[in-house]
Amino acid sequence: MAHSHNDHSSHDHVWAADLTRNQGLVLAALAHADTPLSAYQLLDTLRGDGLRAPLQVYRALDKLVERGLAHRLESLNAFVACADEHCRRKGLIAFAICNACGKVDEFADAVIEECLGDWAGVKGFKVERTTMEIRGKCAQCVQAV
Amino acid sequence: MAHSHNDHSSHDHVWAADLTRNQGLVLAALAHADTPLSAYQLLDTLRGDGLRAPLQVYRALDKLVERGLAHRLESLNAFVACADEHCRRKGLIAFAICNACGKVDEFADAVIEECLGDWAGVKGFKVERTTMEIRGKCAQCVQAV
DNA sequence: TTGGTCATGTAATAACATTACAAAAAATCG
DNA sequence: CGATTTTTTGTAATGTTATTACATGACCAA
Repeated sequence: MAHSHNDHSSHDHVWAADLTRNQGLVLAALAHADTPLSAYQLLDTLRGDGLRAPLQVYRALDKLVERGLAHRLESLNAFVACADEHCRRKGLIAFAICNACGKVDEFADAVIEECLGDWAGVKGFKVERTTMEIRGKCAQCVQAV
Repeated sequence: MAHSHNDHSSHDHVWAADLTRNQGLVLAALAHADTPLSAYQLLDTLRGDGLRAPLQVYRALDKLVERGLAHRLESLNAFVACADEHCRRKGLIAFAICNACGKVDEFADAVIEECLGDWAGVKGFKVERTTMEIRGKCAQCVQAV
């Protein structure tokens, strides 16, 4: 079934190639949204496309996150499409999440990553992945008061 | 280990004073554990002390976290007692969580905090709270292979 | 074509968290 | 003290997030 995500992202050709149907549907839904979506919100969104069970969504999300095409926001139990154009971001990624409008700003900071590396080196801790989420108000919402 | 969660003996008088019964029970259970506990694990632990419903635990946890006596680990949906002796840690707190043994090391890093402040300043983002969790293997578990 | 691997479908259940309502305990204040 | 207000507690029901178990289909390679 042709799902129509062609209109909202220049990413399409990047992933259209080797994503499975369900993965494509989920990533398209995430890319289309302007705030993070929970697995169940994704499921509701995609019922019209034939998805019926949570597991179908979770499985797709697992793969997408594994490949760095989507990210999980632990403090929200929700997911976003990767904001990086090439979906090849390496290293630590941080998220600034606006509590008012829900929008998320994804960024990387080499200095923070270095601090973390230093700490891990000293402690002998082997880092596998890092979650960094800032909650607060974005500039727009701060002003909107 | 910089801060040990097991050594709660010296904490007892600190909080005994103005915690409610349920708050005291929950904090004691957390301080006693050497890994994070979920709300339902706490509930099971404390059934013998009269707790019967999840809400009793969640309410206590809310207050404890609010006061900085406990922390929520978002990536685990679990809680730990604050490792700081004076339970008055200010600013950004990071957690290194061992995926093998489950132990958590709590630390603060001024440089990271500064980076974050800089980023927020530039972006006009008003930070309310920050979650930083490193998942990996602690020195002990790395060696134990 | 057989066997392996990967994606899928479906149902059931587990794990985590909140809402709504009522009653008891404690603090405040006339 | 007694009346009022706030805080804490208890209980039930429900909502939300995530996984386990098992069966099927699709694909590719030996």
